[in-house]
Amino acid sequence: MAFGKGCHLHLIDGSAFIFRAYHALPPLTRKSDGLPIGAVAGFCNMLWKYIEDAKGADAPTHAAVIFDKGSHTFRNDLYDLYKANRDEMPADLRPQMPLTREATRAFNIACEEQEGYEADDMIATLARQAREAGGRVTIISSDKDLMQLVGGGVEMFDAMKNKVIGPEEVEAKFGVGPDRVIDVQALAGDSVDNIPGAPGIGVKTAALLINEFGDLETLLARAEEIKQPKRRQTLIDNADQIRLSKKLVTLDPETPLSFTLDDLEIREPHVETLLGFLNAMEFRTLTRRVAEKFDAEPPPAPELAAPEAAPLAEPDEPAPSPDDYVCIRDADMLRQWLDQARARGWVAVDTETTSLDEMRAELVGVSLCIEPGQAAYLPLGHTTGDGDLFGGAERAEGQMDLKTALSLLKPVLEDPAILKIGQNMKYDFKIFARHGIRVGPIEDTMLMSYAMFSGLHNHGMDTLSDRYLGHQPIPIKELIGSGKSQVTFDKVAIDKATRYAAEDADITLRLWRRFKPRLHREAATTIYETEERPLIPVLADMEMAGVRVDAQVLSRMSNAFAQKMAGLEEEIAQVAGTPFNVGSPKQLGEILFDQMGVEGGKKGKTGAYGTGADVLEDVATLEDVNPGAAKLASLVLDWRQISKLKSTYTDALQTHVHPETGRVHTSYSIAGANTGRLASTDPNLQNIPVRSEEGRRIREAFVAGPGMTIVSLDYSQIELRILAHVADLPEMKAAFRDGLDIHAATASEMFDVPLDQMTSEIRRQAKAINFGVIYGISGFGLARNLRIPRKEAQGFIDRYFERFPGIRTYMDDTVAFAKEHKYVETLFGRRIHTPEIAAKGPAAGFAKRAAINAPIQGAAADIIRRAMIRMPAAIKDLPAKMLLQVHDELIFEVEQGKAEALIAAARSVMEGAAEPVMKLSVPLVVDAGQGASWAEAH
DNA sequence: AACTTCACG
DNA sequence: GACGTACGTGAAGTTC
Repeated sequence: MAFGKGCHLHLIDGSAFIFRAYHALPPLTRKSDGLPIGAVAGFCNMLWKYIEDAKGADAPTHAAVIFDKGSHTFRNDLYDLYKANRDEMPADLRPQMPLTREATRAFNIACEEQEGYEADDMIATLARQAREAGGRVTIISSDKDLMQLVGGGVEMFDAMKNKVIGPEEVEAKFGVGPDRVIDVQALAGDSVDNIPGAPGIGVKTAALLINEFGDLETLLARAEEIKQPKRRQTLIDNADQIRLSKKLVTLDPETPLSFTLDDLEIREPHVETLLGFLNAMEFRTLTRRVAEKFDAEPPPAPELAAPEAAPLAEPDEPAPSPDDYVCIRDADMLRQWLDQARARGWVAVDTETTSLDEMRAELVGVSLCIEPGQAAYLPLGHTTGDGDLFGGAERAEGQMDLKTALSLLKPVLEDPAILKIGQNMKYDFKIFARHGIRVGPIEDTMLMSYAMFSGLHNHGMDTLSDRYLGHQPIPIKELIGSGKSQVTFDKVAIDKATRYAAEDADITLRLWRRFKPRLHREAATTIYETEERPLIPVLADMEMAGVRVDAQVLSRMSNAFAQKMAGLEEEIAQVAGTPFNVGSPKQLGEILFDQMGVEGGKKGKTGAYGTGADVLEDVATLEDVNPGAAKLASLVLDWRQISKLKSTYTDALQTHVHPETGRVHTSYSIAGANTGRLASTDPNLQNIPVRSEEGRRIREAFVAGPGMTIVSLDYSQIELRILAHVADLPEMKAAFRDGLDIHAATASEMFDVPLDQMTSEIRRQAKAINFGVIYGISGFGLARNLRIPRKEAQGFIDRYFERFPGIRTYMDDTVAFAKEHKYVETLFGRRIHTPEIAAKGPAAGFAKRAAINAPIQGAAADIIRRAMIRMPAAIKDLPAKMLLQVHDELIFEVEQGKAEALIAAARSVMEGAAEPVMKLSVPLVVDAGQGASWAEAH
C-alpha cells in the first residue's frame, strides 16, 4: 500500500530505546560465551512490547526504527564542540550496536540509518513527508529535541510512561508551543549536547522572553528593550552564539533518504527468523513468549554451560594450564585467532617487551586470549641464546615478520566493535602507539579492580589472580632471573615465553569475566567508565609527549652543588672533630647525641637516633647551650638540602632525558593512590622543588620547545572549597564566593580580627588549621606543626569547631559512615575502602584520619581527572599539548602567541569539570601563568 | 629489603 | 589513663 491519506506512520527512535535498555538492565551476558547482551535483551523486550501494544484500533500502517550512524554530522561543521561533552559509549555497549540492528530486522520492522545523519533529522524528514502525503505520524520517543516536530498530525509517544506527547505537553515542558520550541532551545542551550545558548538563561526565562517578543529574531532585534540590564546585555553580547545554537537545535526536514515511505509498510514478523535470532541470543523467556504468541514450537535451547559458578573456580573454567597454550608462528594461524576475536567481539591482549619503560621498550611478543584457557603467544622479537659480548645474538627462528604481524593486528586492535581487554592497558597502548596502532575500545582489569576495591589491596596481576582466581601465575623471575643476572625478555626461549605470556592474557580474560558483572554490584561502573578508562589514552599521550628538559642547565647546577657540598663537608668534619659520612643518619645521630652530648635524642624502632629536619632544626637553636652541635646541625641541614637537590633532581633527571626526543617522559600510575590521585614515577615529576628558592631554580630546566610556551593552570584551594561544600560551611562558602583570601577570612572568623587588621602571623596559624582539618586534625599534630603547646593547639581546634560547626558534623558523620560501610565515598561516587577503621589501637587513629581526608582529596582528584579527560578535545585545534599533572595543576605546551587562547579554553574546562553531575556550592577558580620555563609559568 | 629522609600537593 | 598521631605520594641513600 502506498503511503497516503489515512495512513499512520510510527517512527521509533532506536538510540533512545538502546540507551534506555542499557541503563535499565544489569550487565547481562550471554550464558554460553559471556557476550555482553543486556542492551540487546532490553531492546528486544521493548520492541516486542511495542508490537503488542501497537495492535488495535489506532494501529500503524507503516513503521520504522531509525538509528544514528557515524559521529560526524553537519552540526559538527557548524560547531566543532557539538556534543563534545558526551562521554564515550560504554565499551560493553559498543559490540551490541550491530545486534540491535539485527534484532530490528528479525522483528521484520524497517531498520533505517543514514551515514552522517542523526536519527532526529531522518525522523524530521519522514514526518514532513508523511504529513505532506496526508498521513499521521507518531514518534516513539520522549526526547525533547524531537518536540519541535509535534503538531499538524504529528505526535509523540513516551513508551516508558505510556503517555502521548501532544502540543499541550510540549507547552508544559517548554512554556511555548511546538513551533517556538527551537527558539527556546536556542536561548536555553543544552549541556548534554553542548549547545551554548545564552549564558545564564534557562528554559523558564527563555519562554518568558519568547512569549513577550513573539519569536527569536524579533527578540534579538529588539533586545535593547529588555528591562533587566544583565539579561539585555547577555542577549546583545551573545546574539551570534544564540543564532548558531538555533541552527544546531533545528532538525533538518530535507535529509536525503535512500528509501521512501512506501518501504516502511508494516510487515508480519517471519516467525522462524525471529525465533532463531532470539534463541541464538539465548533470551529464553522472550523466545518462549514469542513462540506462544505465534503458536510455534520454541526451538531447542542452545547448550548451556554448567550451573551457576562459584566465585573462585568456575566449574566450566578449568585452571589455567600452560601446556594448552598455542604459539603463533605464521600469518594463517594469526588470522584464525583474529577471526575468533572478531566473532566474539572481544580479545584479551598483552605485550611482552624488553623494558618496563614504555618509551624505550622494544616489542618482543603479543599474547591473545579468546576464552578461558584458549590463549596464544605471538613471538616477534626473540633472539637466540645469550649471544656474545659483541651483539652476536641472532633472531630466533619460527617467528612472524613484525611488520606483517602488526598489519594483521592493527585492524582488530582498532576495530570499534572488538573490545581489547588488558591488565594495565596504558602500557600496551603506548607500545602499540609507537608502532602506529591506536588501540580501542579498551577494557582494563587493573582499573576495574581499582574502581571497585581501592583501599583493599593493590591491583597488580599477581594480587588479582591470587585473590579472585585462586591461581598463582608463573613468576617472571623464572624466565628472566633477577638482580645482576637479569636478562631482557627477548632472550627467553620461545616455548618458555609462550607458557608465561599466554597465561597473562588468559588470566586477564578470566578476571574480566568476573569483574565485569561485579562493577555494577560494587557501584563502580560510573567511576570506571568516566574517570578511569577514558584516562588511558589521555595519559598515554601526555607521557609520550614528554616535557623538554635542558640537561645542560641541570648539569651546571649539579657541578655547583657538588662544590658547595664539598665545602660543607669540610666544615662539618671540622665542627664534628672527625670526618664522617654526612649522609648517614646513624653516624650523625651518634655524633650529635652521644659524642657532643645533646640532650633529648630519641631513638626509633631500629635503635637509631632520629635526625630528621625537625630534630636538627631544634638542635640548631641551641647556640647558647651547645654551640658546636648547633653549628653542626645547621651545616648538616644545608648539606642535606643540596644533597637532595643534586641526587634526586639535577643528577637523576639528566639520566631520564630520552636520547631521541630530548624530553623527559614520566609515567603516571592511575591505580596507585587510594584516594584517586595519580602518582608519577620514573621520574616523579610531581615533586619537583618549588617551596625553597634554591630548589625552585630546578624548574628553570623544564623549558618549552622552540617557538613554544609553557602554560600552567592550577586550581586555587580546591580541597578547602570541597570541604566548604561537603561540610556545608556557610561562612567559608561566602568567603569563597566573595573571592576573599580564605586563610585570612578563617583567621578573622576565628580570632575576631577584622580583615584589614590581619597580621601574617595570625593568618599563618589559621592556614595551618585549615590544612589540619583536611587531614583529620588532632591537637598533637597541630601543636607540632605550629610549634606551640598542645593545650593551645587544642584551644584553636575547639574554637574552629565552634565557629564552623559543620566541620565536626562532617568528621563525625564520615567516621560513622566508614565504620558502618567499611568505605567512604567522594561527591562523584568514588569509593575508598577503609578496612582498618575497625582496628584497635593506633591503627584506628590512622584509619579515622584517612577516612576524613579521603572524600576531600578524592573529590579533588575526581575533578581534575574529569578536566583532563575533556581537555584534548578542547585544545586540539590550538594546537596545544597537555604535558604534566601535579594533583591540582596542569602544565601545557603551546605555540607562542596562543597561550592566552589556551588559558581561556583550559580554564573553562577545569572550572566546569564538576559539571554536569555535580553543582558545587562554591566556585572553582583556576589561576594561570605562562613563560619560557615551568619556573616562569608557575 | 627495610628504614630514614625529604621533595611535592 | 595510655597510646601514638596530621592526609596522600616516590626516590635516593644507608644499613642490615
